[in-house]
Amino acid sequence: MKARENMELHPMIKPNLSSSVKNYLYKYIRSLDLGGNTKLPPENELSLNLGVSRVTVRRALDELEKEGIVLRIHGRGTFVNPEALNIQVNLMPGEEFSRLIESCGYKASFEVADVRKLKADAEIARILQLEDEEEIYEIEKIYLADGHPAIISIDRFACSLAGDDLKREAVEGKSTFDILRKFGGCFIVRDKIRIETMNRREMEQETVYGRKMECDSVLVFHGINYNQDNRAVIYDTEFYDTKYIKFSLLRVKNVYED
Amino acid sequence: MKARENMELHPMIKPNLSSSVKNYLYKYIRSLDLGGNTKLPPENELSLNLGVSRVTVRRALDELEKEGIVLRIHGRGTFVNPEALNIQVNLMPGEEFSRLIESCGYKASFEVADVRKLKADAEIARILQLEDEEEIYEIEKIYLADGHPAIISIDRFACSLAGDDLKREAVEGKSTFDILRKFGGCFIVRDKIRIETMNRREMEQETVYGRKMECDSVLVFHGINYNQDNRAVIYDTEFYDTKYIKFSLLRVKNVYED
DNA sequence: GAGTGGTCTAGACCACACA
DNA sequence: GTGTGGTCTAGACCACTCC
Repeated sequence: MKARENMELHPMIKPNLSSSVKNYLYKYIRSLDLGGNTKLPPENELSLNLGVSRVTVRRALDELEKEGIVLRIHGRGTFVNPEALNIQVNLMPGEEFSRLIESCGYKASFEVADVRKLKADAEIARILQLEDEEEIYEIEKIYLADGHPAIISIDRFACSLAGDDLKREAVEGKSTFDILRKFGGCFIVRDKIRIETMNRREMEQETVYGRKMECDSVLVFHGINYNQDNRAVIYDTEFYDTKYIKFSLLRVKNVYED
Repeated sequence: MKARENMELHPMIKPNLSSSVKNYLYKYIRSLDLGGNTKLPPENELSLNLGVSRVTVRRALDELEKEGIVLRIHGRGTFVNPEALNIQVNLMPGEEFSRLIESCGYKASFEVADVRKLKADAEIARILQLEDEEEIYEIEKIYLADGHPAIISIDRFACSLAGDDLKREAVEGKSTFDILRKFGGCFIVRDKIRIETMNRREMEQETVYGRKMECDSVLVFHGINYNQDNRAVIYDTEFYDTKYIKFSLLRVKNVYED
């Protein structure tokens, strides 16, 4: 743990007022949670007390509602959602794998299984919009939950983004996001994933360390990651053992029938 | 196809202005799409032309952005996302299974595999907050894509919600949502799903018609469905063959670092 | 009728891109 | 500097719930 040594400058996203209100409310909710009284103050009161407009309070509450933290009932009020605490991992945000494992209640660690440099095949060249024969890095990592293999990830990106001399040591400490942010000056703002399942045999064909997994079927995400300029910069594949990684998702059905 | 016969009254959700604007923009985008010019008019212009405030235009664009239909770049403009057309099935909305299969490019059909009435076990009673020994319906359906088994669903809900005389015929035509809306007067506004995978053997233990599936590993959603009063009314399990059902998900990373 | 959330507006100012 | 999206405000009116 070499914290604070080599403190890096990296692009920050500056928060806005409604995020601050959201954070404030989130902490407020966590503070009162055991009391049993799950009703929040009315929007007008929050607006007055916090010194922001009601619209801003509402935007914060909109977010909390979408995340399932609160429920709003027209004419009655805004309530803390008792279910929200049972959520283990929300699928949406695209979180770091280590944090994800910890959210599931395990101690996280990882190994870099493999760092290879190779020519992009046709499919990857198409997805990442590379020149023919352009070289890419392929980084395979395995993430452990209390020592059990829980996630295998394979990240693929153009060598031109991170320099030609990427060393295994540089990969050990950081996530691929960090590497691209530091060396390539670009950072990921959105991704698009495709979901499928594989059985053990299929997984072992696609990974180096697949045979370490304990499970017989895995959840697979194929992800294309876009940077701030809407360019596809990483193509990754993630294998999850759902015995350890329990994704949850709160979905609000909005059925406006035109 | 007995359309229009027995037209039913069911609760409607009335649209708001921003949904209308959203629909309008959605159609507008689809109309121009092949032109190659992917820039939308500026927000002020839309606001003037449509006769609504800029805030309302922005709310519509917010939604379209979250769905991945458009991209907005500060200082430059709003653009149609060329990727959006490749999306096959968005995971979020919780769509009807038949429509979901059609979105993947197949002809959809389904069979009711089984309608059984039984006493809730401890886990289901807890989830649905039922009395001890209360009876539930369990409806198993299998959905076919071009004749191939693609989804198996098992819906479980209290008999008290739909009357004690639910017949197999009543189930044939309608979704469980429709049944509860018609008989129970309640309808589903949100759900919470947990995601896991199973191999063939595990699936066959949990389903009647599992052995019809062609795949060796399945994607499984366990869902708790809540009605407008925040009561859990359906507990369902859904098995997907990801060879046929290709879920996609666009995720926007919002990393406000407090 | 009082309280509360849901929607919409008009206007202001800021931040970023591009010439 | 001009054009564009990003944020915030104050105020209005409506719809629903509960007394």
